[in-house]
Amino acid sequence: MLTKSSTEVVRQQNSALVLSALRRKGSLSHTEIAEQTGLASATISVITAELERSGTIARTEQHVQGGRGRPRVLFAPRRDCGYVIVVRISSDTVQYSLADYGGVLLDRFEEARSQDAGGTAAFGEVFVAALERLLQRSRIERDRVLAVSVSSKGLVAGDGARLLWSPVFGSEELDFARLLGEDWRARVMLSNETLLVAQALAAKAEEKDDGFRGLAAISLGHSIGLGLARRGRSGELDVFAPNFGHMLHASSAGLCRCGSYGCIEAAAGFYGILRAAFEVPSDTIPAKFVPLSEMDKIAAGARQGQRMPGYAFRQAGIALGNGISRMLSLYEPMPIYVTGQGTRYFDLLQKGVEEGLAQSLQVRLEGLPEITVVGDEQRLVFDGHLNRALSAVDSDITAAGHP
Amino acid sequence: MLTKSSTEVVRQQNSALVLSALRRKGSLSHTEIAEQTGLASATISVITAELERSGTIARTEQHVQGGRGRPRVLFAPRRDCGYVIVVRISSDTVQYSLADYGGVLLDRFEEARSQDAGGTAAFGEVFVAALERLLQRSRIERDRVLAVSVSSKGLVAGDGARLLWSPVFGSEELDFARLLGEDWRARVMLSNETLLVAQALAAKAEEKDDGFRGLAAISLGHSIGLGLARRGRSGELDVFAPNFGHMLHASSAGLCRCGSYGCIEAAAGFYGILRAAFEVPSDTIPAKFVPLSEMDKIAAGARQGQRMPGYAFRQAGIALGNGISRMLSLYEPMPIYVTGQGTRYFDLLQKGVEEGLAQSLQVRLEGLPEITVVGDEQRLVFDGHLNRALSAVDSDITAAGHP
DNA sequence: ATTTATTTTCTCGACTGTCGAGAAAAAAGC
DNA sequence: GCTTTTTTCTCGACAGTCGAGAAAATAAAT
Repeated sequence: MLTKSSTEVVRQQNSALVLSALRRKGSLSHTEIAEQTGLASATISVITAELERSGTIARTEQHVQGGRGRPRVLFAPRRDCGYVIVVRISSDTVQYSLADYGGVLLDRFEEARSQDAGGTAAFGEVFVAALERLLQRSRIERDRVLAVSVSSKGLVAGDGARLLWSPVFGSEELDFARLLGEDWRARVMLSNETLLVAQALAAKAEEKDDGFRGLAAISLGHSIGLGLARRGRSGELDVFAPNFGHMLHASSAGLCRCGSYGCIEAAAGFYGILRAAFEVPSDTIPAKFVPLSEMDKIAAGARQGQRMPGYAFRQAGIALGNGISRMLSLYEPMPIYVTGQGTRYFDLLQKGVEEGLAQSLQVRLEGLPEITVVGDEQRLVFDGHLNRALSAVDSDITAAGHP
Repeated sequence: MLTKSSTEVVRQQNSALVLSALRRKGSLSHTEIAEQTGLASATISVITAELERSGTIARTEQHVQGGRGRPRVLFAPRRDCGYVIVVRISSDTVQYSLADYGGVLLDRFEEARSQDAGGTAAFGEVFVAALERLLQRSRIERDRVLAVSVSSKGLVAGDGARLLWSPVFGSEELDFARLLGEDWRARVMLSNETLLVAQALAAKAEEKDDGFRGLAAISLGHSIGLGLARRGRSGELDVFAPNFGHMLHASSAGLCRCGSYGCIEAAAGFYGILRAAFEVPSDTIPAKFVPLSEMDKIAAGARQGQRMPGYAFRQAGIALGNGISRMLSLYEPMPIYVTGQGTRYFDLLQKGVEEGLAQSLQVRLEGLPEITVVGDEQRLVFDGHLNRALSAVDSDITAAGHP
């Protein structure tokens, strides 16, 4: 269904365009903005004046360069325009970060998650208390927080606020929008962790490659995550995280901690590899937690040519390869980026992955997808958070207009 | 990447809005257009005047109703504004249809496809000749054809003009845009057949259901097709056809006619069912063609309780169910519509389908998807063709503006 | 036959937006 | 101080939408 357009929509769109250019490049002069956006100089004047008036951007006179003519004045997002809170929930800790509108990290602390402390209700209280603490530590009023961006592994509902299933809370649903309730005017965003990796990688790829079409990020670890970023036909970036880890691989993969049989994760997650390496019956309830040192031992064995460890990694690779091939069948071909703790075993997985991929027509037609291992997942996740949160805030600002 | 907007874009968008409302409802008065689109009356006047001037729509004075006031004048697309050609390539015949801009069928004929007549080059000539014949029969000039919409089973490239793989031509690539070349000003569109079914069903669903999010159409037959229609975040309908039939199911499914092992089709396509029912080794080269009567016999056997026919259909059902579960894992939950010749055996497939679906976390969380069998696939395909071709033509018209 | 009521369409002026061209500003070189 | 150069700002033109009210066209009432 098409929707009505109007001159206001035009203004919104072009304001957003200016703001996002400023965000990407940090700061730009009048003429640079015109170049970047393709808008006429006169239009830039109007839009920057408006954004300046509303306190969103500020001009920083800076004539350092020895050029002739009138010195440029640079526009940049006003860092004190507002703040965003980033929360990363991982299996053992929760990390709370505060950043300003310019994307600069102001404060950060972590809280250990006590494994047993009762379900979502208890967590809700801890969560809200931690946010308050973050505010107090930096003496920031609650209403100056424009977005709270939360990430977890697991399955996020389409509305982007409800956690449907996660390794941490199981299928106990957790609604972050309701957690904060009416007291916070901040917009609440919940994202799958690997989605954020895809977001960060896609943002970088878009910078340098004009023909960017899409990419997939796969996170290997205790659980398996997938994030997809694709450029839609309108040119807009669409990022999402399907339920890849618990997509059906083959029932031979055994019992998964989600309760189903045969998930990809049951073969390629750490506990799946562990189970296969030690020849534990595949319907055994999976280990809650596998220390990395344990995995390292199995990997060492595999690298020394031991049979079962090698087999376990190969089976894991095949599960991944099959899953990727299915994913590529259902989307277009795209490059794959692999991240997460599991990448340290990628040498052991790779053969299986390629074997698993080679089985499908898609790969035979298009060739093997390009697979790249990228490190520093934590950094990517945080970048993705900021990326997503700040651009959401930007679009809120431009949508608000002059009320 | 956002893109610059302007007042012209606004006009384009709103013109397209008016045109699409007219297309959906057939004909509307000035006030009805205003209601439908939400645009102001004054705007309607300008836009309709413009479209009328360019010969796209015409007013049909009609004051049949006994109302008081000034009688309404109805606007409708001018049927002689242009023409579209629809070509349906199936395994044994090719159907050529001519329709006018109002979507009314003007002429149609079929040509048998001789199975052996040399590859794509020969077909290209036959194809172009048939189009010319269609024009001559109705005495229409070539330049009055605004779109040629072609459909086939198989895998279509993202640009919408190249056939990458098809049951008919194998992996010999067929570029329809180049086939027609410079002589035709018509826009050439190639679509997967099941994509068109999804398009037609989605168009209907959007009419009646405001909350429409998406649907999947699955076509069962000699080959297995999938079409997906989803409403994007901008509200625009996105329709596409992933390579579902040749997505990896399980290597136990045996050799597929695409040359890979373990495709869904190798288990759930007619030849797969046949092979399983007759206990033919699963690496046998699949039968080129399975007469429907043969399938009917196997089905009759299965309904009478014979072991292997029943097993064959159940395995086919599981392959479908697993495939659907994987598809739902990678997209959101959505209703499934099943069509094609194979639906006559759906009673035999259903149990397997449900079994195959039940294995995944996604289904356990969201419940079984709604599965509906719909008949008259040919009609749906043709509707989808018109739908797609005419709205493409509409957007060409509004994009052209007044050059 | 004329007037009135009713409904629909058309038109006018106001408002908002973008654009191109040229004026104005601000610094460096002479 | 004057010129040159570069950047920013401003002005008028143009395109689009909107609301209100005028105009048109018919049925009903007088």
